[in-house]
Amino acid sequence: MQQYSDILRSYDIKPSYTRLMIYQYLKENQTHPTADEIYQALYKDIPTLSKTTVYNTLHLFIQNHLATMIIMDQTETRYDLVSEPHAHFKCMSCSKIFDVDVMPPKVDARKLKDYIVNDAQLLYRGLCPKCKDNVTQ
Amino acid sequence: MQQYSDILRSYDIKPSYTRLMIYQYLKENQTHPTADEIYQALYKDIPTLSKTTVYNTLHLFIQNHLATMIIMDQTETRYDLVSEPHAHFKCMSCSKIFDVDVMPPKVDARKLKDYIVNDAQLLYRGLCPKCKDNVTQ
DNA sequence: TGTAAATTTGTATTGATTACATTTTATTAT
DNA sequence: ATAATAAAATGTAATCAATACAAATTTACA
Repeated sequence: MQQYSDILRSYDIKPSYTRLMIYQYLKENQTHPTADEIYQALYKDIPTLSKTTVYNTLHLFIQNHLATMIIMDQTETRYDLVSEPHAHFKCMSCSKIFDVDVMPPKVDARKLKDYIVNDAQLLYRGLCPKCKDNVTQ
Repeated sequence: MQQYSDILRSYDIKPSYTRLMIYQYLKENQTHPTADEIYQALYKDIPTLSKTTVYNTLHLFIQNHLATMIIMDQTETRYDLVSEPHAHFKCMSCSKIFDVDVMPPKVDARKLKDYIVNDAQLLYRGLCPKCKDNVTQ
């Protein structure tokens, strides 16, 4: 836990108990959770936790480049710790998100000349092996 | 307009007046509009138009592979006619969406072995030339 | 210890999307 | 042409993630 405090501090984030718990959850459950999933999970241990705090904290993490937002469709925003660039796959049947080891292509400077590119997201959608088998069985 | 009817029919969509108008709007305003923008634009000519109808029609277009959904962030879903695979750039300042001539990379079959991939989206975010100049002026 | 700043909380609101029942329009058989 | 049926369009209400905001709590430090 001490190490987590140091990580937060290195991103200019004061390591309060709630922030540590949310960071720990993201670190130890790399399941690209929604804000609500984080809230539901931590609520057991922190009964006073508020959903607003979860959103506040996630936004703070994002602003300080410790976490990122993954947008998979209009109804759910998911969160992930910042890491090597990679793609995501969403199973349209079970809604699980899988990491995919594909780099979002760097845009040719000529194609986005005079643009400032801060962020690239590459999203695939379809059926995961489990759901595929259930459908085509 | 006759040609648009034929296009709709070729996608198994009965070309009602409302559907033709929505198709025409998408075709002649390739600005990746939101459902609300489409509604606001057509409302002037079709005062009885309902927003539900816009959603219904867009979903029909998507189901019949005539249009696609572009998800840029949690609060806005945008729509686009199906075309050559390409990427999108969203300016975080003015919210405009630009087409980018970059193919979303086809996933290496070994990396998503046993997955069924239906759809790939590549999204860039940052500042467009105009907004960049306004910020850094 | 007391005061200011930072953090957390709870409630109310927003706004895009959907659910669904009703109404209108189009199609087809008689 | 008319009635019966199917398809399309409409309007209202509900949903739900996200945000706004003010109040309460905790922390820092003078």
